[in-house]
Amino acid sequence: MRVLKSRLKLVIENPPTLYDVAREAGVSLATASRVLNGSTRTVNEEFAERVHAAASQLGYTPNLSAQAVARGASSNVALLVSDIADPYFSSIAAGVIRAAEREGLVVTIAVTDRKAAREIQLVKLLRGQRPRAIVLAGSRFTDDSDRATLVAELDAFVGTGGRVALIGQDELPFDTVPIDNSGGSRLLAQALVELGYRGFAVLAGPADLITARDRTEAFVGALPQHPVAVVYGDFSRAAGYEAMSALIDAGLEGIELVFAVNDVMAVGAMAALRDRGIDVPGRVAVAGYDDVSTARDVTPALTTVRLELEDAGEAAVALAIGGPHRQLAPAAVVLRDSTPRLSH
Amino acid sequence: MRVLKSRLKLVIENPPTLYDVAREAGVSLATASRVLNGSTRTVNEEFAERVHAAASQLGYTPNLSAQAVARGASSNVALLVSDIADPYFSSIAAGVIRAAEREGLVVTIAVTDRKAAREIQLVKLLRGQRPRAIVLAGSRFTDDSDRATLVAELDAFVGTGGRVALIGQDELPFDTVPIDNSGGSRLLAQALVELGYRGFAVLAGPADLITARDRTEAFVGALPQHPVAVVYGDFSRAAGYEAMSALIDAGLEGIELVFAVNDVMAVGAMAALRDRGIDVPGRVAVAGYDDVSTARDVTPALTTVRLELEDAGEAAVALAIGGPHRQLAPAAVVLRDSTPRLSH
DNA sequence: CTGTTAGCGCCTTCAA
DNA sequence: TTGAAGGCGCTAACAG
Repeated sequence: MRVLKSRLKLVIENPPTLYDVAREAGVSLATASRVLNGSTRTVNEEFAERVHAAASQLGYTPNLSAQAVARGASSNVALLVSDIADPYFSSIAAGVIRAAEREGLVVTIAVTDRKAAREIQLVKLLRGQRPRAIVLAGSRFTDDSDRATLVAELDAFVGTGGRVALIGQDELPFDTVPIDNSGGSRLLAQALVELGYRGFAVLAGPADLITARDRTEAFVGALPQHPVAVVYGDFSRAAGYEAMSALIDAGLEGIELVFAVNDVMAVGAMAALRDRGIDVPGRVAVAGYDDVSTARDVTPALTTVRLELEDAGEAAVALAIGGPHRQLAPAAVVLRDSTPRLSH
Repeated sequence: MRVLKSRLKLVIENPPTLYDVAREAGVSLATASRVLNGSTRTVNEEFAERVHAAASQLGYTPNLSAQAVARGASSNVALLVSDIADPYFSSIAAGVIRAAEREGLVVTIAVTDRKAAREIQLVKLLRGQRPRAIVLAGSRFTDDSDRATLVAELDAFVGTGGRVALIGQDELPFDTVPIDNSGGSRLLAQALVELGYRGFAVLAGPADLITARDRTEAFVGALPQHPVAVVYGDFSRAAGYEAMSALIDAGLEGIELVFAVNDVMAVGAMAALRDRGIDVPGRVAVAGYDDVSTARDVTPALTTVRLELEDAGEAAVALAIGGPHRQLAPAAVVLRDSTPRLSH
């Protein structure tokens, strides 16, 4: 660590400016600008060559900030996620980045840590970049005290020509790439009933996240004649482990299947069950949501609901600034070994 | 999808400028600048209040680009990763973002897709942001034809006051947060020999990635008196699956343990073994590298080498622009169920 | 097709 | 302490 390399080039000088390359090439600033960054290229070939030569000789890179001020529009898009290390968000980020790069845009990522206040603070900050678009990928919150502030901030952004795209629940007055939380949960519940399951528990995640709430409510709502225990907690693997442990301590009576509202929690729950020596799916079955990559690699492979997260990320930037994107596949139940058919 | 919400505020106007708030507050531009963004605040309290009031009333957000041009320095750091959806890189990104936010900086992320040319292209592009630092997290390449170009680009950046930090192999003339690929592989090999393993295969990943090469060579080098089969491929789960399949097709004779040079591949290999009905660790043991979260959730739990990737990300920005960071823990072998002690 | 010249939004001497 | 004014690097009319 701390390998502070000593470099020869001790003297640091300012980066070459357009003016420098213009002078070097013996042309005017405007001409240099035109050949290097201008749109309609109507420049003498020889001049153009000289400018290019000078530019590469000087190692010139256009100052994007200066371009942004002059043009009145920057070339980046801002992405807010709850937690970039979470596969749900890193998949979305991959999609956003791919689509943005395709449009020649650069992506700035900030992490909200699932805090409404932090989210607001960050859009305020990122607004300063005058990005072409702001994409909010995190879940909305059930507590809407901060909602108005966020909307106001976003409205101001839109009012000055910015574009906003949300990924998730369509409940803010901005373009949204919907993530189907309710429908998928309902389908999952139906599929599980069809498989013979009758007693359920839900690891519901944080009560203040709409994503979690929607999945929980839709699941429970689709099972009107079945008992469903609900345990709240965090959205993480550790929380899934804890919630499952609590459930085990409470006895597990009547529970044939545990639905964790995301795969990360489901994996934590499976670990808890394993540590307690409880057989999955022999004693209890487990299901998750999202279909993250790990879902098919755990044993038994995890039944879940597939979401096309990368596509959602791409769609968000397409929605905000145009460009191609695939039609979003609907949420689909993926039945795997963690929920075998039950023969009562 | 494509929920194009119609908003009331049809007229889009330009964002309020510092000049606007100054006028609104009845003070000069300079004064407004001082109270809002200036360093040494030596401003009449009443003026200050008026400015703040005007700013929030107008919804003013300082134009970061303009600040950057005027100040000659921006407030962001650029991060290049191979693939943001890969847990190795999303962990690093989490660390980089955390550290950067702590310093009031914003992180721009670009994806190189493990292409040397793309990497160069991206640093060239991102240099245009005049970021405070550029962090390169992807592996270096064995083919050094592009190396000089990259170094030149980075050198130019440093020559103009930029900071560069690499994460990975310390083989470019810039500050580097080392990732211990060789040492960990060696420790792993020793631990495995100690457990009784005698015949090995390595899923070596891409031949042109130094990270992959170092892990492979160190592992092989630590086992001078043992046969080691090496299979090259990609760095992905799918590639791990394929490479393992090839190995199975080839017979698997004499192979007691398969070392995949990263966990993602190892997980793919385990899937291949499972699909072929080959028992792990009964018939072959498996080990990986990185200790991604999934490693402990597969069955059997995967033996691997732990790297503190988030810490590495934080350390990189600390190295580049200062700030606190934890001492990096050395690579550590984590023995799990996929490599039980062998009783020949 | 080329060059001149205002700006873009902000910071920062420099006087007052 | 405050304001006026020049400048940061670049773009985009506007003449030539």
